Amino acid sequence: MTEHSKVIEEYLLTLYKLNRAGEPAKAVTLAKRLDTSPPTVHATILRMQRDGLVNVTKTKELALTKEGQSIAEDIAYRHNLSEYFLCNTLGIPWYEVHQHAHRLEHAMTPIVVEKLAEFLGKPKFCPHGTPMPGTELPENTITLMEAQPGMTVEVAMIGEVLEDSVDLMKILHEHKVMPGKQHKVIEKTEVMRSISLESKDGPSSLPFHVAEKIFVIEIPKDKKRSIQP
Amino acid sequence: MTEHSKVIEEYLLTLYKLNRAGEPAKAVTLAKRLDTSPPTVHATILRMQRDGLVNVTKTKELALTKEGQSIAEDIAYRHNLSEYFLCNTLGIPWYEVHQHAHRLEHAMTPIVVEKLAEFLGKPKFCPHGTPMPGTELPENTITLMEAQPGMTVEVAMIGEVLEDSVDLMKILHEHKVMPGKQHKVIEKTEVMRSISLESKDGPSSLPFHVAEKIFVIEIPKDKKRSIQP
DNA sequence: CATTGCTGTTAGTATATGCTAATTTCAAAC
DNA sequence: GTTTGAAATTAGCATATACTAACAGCAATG
Repeated sequence: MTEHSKVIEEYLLTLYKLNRAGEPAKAVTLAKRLDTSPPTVHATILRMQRDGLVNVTKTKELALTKEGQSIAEDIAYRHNLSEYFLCNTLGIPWYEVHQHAHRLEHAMTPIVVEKLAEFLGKPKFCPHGTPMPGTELPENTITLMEAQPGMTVEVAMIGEVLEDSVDLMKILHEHKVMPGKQHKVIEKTEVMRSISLESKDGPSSLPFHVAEKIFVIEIPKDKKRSIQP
Repeated sequence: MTEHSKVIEEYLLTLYKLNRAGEPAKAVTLAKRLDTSPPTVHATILRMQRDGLVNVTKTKELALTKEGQSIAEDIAYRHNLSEYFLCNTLGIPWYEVHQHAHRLEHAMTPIVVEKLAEFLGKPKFCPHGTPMPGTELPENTITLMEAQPGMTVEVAMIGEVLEDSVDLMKILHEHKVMPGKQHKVIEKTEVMRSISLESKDGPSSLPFHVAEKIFVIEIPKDKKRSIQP
């Protein structure tokens, strides 16, 4: 497992996240996510193929090799661990940690990762609720889009795509749409293309494209607010 | 103060350390310290001049500009802070932290630096005794080379040049030649080109070229072992 | 079936970082 | 003062990472 550049690590991580999110991993998607031009992505993918990190299928889908996958998981772990540290140890707000972790994730040696994990008590989720590689969300997790009006749900995870926009994250924070918090689904209006929520901290309204990226767990009526009062 | 690459940051930090150590900052020295070829160093220095980070004097000395100096101090601070964290929070041995900090120092955003410094209690020295920018060693600090036989000294700082060799650092650790520890200077033999020490943990012998890079403070007889028993 | 449009690819460049080999410069030593 | 050797520089090259402009391929759509 050779050393790879920051750029390559970014590509690997992005492919890994696309896989997780069940989105097709194509070159264009990478270009959009990484904000680079298609020719650059093309050239980089060629190098990654050469180095045995990805395979390109006949349908132009990008598939991580065993090694690519393994490295990507490692990076994801370093990222999530950094976020946990920044949030829980240093007290940086959960909606801001992503950008800082983005830098640190490429600079942690294996020993640092190991010692940091021990220090933090081997956390299983990052502050956005993303499970560390090897851990999964509960079986009954659904997206907020799938939640029906009347349901009370607990936020489990803020999709990683949303983390890129600090502004959006801050709004979610202000409305307490964050892991562990409970909200009641009021209505889904097709016209507004948004979902209204109500929590003890007040009402919120989330556009569909955001609700699609927020993962929640339904809370049975009798257990409402028992965990996160 | 624009963003600079890891490479440029390395050059700046090395120049900063050479200044501190009072060594002449020439291109060759950089080449040796950074283990790169002279032409590469040359090209890089041209870019640094272009970007207003260094000036080259008539005698080919490299002098940091205001901005270069300021960035270098910032990197040194991030480096030392990282080392302190790795050692005191994560428990990585003091003689190993340098290499890990070397990676982290380029990946810390200003907010992370600030929060980490707060968390650590704004330390003034790294685990090797190097003062953070803005702090100085005590006036009466001398090198171990300058210490006379019969003197009892307390180690204040292990020169940064020595940090590059983990093997050497480990030996220093085994002989308790580390910040805060006291040693009695037994003899300086010109033939062996080494200095013999004696501490409560046993005897040690350090070659002159190492002793030159170890900074100590003389402990008056009546105060011996009072601080670090 | 032809057109439209997205996706992928090629061509041509640019910059930062690295190298070796060869040459120049300059001060110190003979 | 000429020689010598270290230091600096130039020439020539390679790779990773970026870009724009242009073109090719192919599927969906009219």
